[in-house]
Amino acid sequence: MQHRVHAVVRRRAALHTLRCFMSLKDRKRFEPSEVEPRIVQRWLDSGLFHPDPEGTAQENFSIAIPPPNVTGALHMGHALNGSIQDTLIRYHRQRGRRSKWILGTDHAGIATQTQVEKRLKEQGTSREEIGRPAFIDRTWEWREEFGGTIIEQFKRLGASLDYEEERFTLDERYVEAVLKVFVDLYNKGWIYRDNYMVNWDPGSGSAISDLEVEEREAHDTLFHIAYPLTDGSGEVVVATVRPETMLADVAVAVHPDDERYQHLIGQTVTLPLVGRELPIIADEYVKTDFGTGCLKITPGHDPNDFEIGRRHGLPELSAIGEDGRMTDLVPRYAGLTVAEAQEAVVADLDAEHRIRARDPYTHTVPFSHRSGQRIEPLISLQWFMKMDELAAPAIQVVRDGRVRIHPESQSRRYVDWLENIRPWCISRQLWWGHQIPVWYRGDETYVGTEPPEGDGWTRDPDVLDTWFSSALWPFATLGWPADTPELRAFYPTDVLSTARDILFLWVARMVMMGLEFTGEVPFEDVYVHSVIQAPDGRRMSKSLGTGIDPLTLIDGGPRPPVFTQGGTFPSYGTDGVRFGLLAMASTQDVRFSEEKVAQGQALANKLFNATRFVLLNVQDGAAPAPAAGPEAPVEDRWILSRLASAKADFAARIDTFDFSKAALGLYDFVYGELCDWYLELIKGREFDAALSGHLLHVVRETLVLAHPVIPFVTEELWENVPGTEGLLAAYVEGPGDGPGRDEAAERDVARVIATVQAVRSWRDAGGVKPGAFLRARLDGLDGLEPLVSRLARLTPVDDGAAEPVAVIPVAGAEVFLLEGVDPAEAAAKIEAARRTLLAEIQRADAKLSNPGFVDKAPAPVVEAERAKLERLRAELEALE
RNA sequence: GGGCGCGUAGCUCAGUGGGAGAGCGCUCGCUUCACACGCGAGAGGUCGCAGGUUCGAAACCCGCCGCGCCCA
Repeated sequence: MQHRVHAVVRRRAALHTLRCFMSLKDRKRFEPSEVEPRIVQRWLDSGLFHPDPEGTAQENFSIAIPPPNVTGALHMGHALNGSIQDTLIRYHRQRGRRSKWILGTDHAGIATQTQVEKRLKEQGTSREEIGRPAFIDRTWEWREEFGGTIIEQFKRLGASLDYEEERFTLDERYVEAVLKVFVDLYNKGWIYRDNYMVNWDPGSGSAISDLEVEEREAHDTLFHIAYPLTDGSGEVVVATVRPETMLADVAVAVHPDDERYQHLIGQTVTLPLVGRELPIIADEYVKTDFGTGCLKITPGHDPNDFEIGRRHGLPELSAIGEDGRMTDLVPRYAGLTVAEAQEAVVADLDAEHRIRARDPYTHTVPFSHRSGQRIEPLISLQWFMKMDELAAPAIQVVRDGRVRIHPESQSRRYVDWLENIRPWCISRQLWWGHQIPVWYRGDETYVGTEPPEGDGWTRDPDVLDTWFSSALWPFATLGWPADTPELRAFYPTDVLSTARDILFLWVARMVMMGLEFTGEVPFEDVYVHSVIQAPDGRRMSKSLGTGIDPLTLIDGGPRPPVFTQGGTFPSYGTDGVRFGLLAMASTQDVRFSEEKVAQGQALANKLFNATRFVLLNVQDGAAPAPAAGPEAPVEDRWILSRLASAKADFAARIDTFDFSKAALGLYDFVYGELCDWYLELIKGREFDAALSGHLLHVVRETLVLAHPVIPFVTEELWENVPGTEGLLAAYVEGPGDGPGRDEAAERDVARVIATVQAVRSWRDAGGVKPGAFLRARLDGLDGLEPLVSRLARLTPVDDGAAEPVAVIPVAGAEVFLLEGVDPAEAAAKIEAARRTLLAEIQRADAKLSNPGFVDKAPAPVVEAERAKLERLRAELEALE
């Protein structure tokens, strides 16, 4: 396999080189749009992204992508998480680990069904009209039409996903896994059917789980309603924002310690409009300072009342049905919508003079995360999953570090949530999804992965919560429950990268299911990445119009309205966007920064040109070979040392999921060391065989280093660097490649840099033309004079008698400028420098004469301070 | 109501006990033989406010002000 792949790659590469190499010298800029499509194609053709299922999960590296909604489109979150995961995958592939990034999409029950229903409505029909089988067909068609979009977009991102094995949560084998899990948990008694309070979403006509509910602020009227005591001795006043639910009231509750009402406990009131007699009960839940301190109890339509009702054994009545209309509990209101009923109830109460007050009231109420409609809490017959037994081991694996959550702070949220977990409502009144494998016939119930024998059975019409199937993602995608080679090679996976908002919804559930069904944690590291907000600090969202399309950043196009400056994005290219997003990655939310994307684009272009410079100058036939040994030029040893340092830093940052520093560190190396200094330092040298080989080596290593972050430009350049073979994406680093740090070279070149910067500053202050060479005497540079004089544009002279116009003391050396600076100007600058030095000396002196500091500060700190003082004094002396 | 986090240069963010940093923006200079998406030199900050701990605080502790998120 490996052989075949390489052969194919080599053939293509050869063809490609012919086409492109000639033109590289004329390409002053890296043009992503021209380069990216063919590079993606080469990667895909190579088969590199589809590793054979060999070896063990310990040796291999794998990540399961959080499955995007099948009909979704790439948004900023996908692009960020895609960049993160691809960087990890490419990095570990370079380390020689067989790496698989598992690809697939989610059927996304409610979201997809809603879209298809919307289309049906446009066509003048509905799902009810065409029936369930036809609706399912239409939804599959919809998936055929739009399902490929996001996959293609991931390709554009350079994501090295295994496109050859694309999974879907409704694939036949995946469905088998889902049904098996349901049946197994049912047989364990952990899945059960019950009448229970659920979050009813009128928008989707289905129950939804607690996690799919969001609280929003609402402005309502708080009605104070008088309920007369049955014995006629008075009344109690209850406060409610939902007077229509009073029709299902079963009690009035007061706090047991509330002295105002203690005498009433045990008495009854008569429910207005209905005439039912309601007991007055005592419950600690009631807040004495809210409203009148009397609470109407409606177990059928309020979660808290439901709990109170169960505590007190109260009946559960339903005034509102699943259709969002009033039931015939009170026939007068039957069939009205909730809003109509509220109006009617209030009018009727008014007629009876029962309303004592109306106050404006602002509070938070539940809304459906999916449909955006206000949740109607009601009691419904649903399937639930018991979570306690599943949660305990999932807490344990995080506590004992078998699953590590990054950043650490998120572990606590995870544990807290699992410790307080409640039963999970898993049935949904939808058609698109995994239909619950339960059949009924009369009083009989059958649960199984295959339909029951015999006639007269009807299947439960509900489907499972989408997250039920997602919870199996890391192993069901690899063929579980069958014992497949894929499962053996890639499960458990290594990293799960995701945003904070689905830590409970998805991550915790995968851990629970993974432990229960495979006996192993589904991944070892969970990276919880930042959420990128719009530039104005608001959430990025389509409905707010604050979204930014990653592809518009890549290709260029009009800036969305959140950018107040308007105009258009330039084409930043995929490398720029990937770099920018990684640079924005953090442990907390960040605002989108176009500057970071631009920085990435600049880096790609810089690397392109640096490589071009090298290729334009090296000897023909040169092959990469580092200049080794102490006799090699100091700058050559220096760049190898800096390269080793950059590699070590990059590795450490990837290993600790610090993507921002990994990316920015790369930038600093390429700009701040390779280009600003090293390439400038060698410009005066002859490009002989040794230097050519060395340069090719440095370029090659830099491309390897940068590849996981900016894969396109590095792949493009790799192909043009002599001595490279095959794809950079397939390149595996040998163990301990290259030399390590060289302290002496680092020290020497640091002196060169400091000296050059000091001289440049003087030149600039003196108004010297940048191109002009100034005569100067250099002292104490220990053989580094040629490097300094070239970069600082000095002509060294040996004339000890010449009177300098300025003396620049720096880094233990002195530069005597013999011309170029006006003596008055020089005097002023020297005076300024003197003052700065004196101030610093004073500071250090004060510190060292403070007994507290000398006695209590650690010895190395005191020592460093002494050395500093000495250095400063020497510089001052040189100045005078 | 409970919890978590944030406030550092004009903007976006690093910096978690020992001389305030980066990118962008800004100023000045430069067609220096890879790159003007470039190069060089600069300006710019009582590190939200007020106490405390310490020889020493942007960092640690307490309080306040402002902002965000999660849970109930």
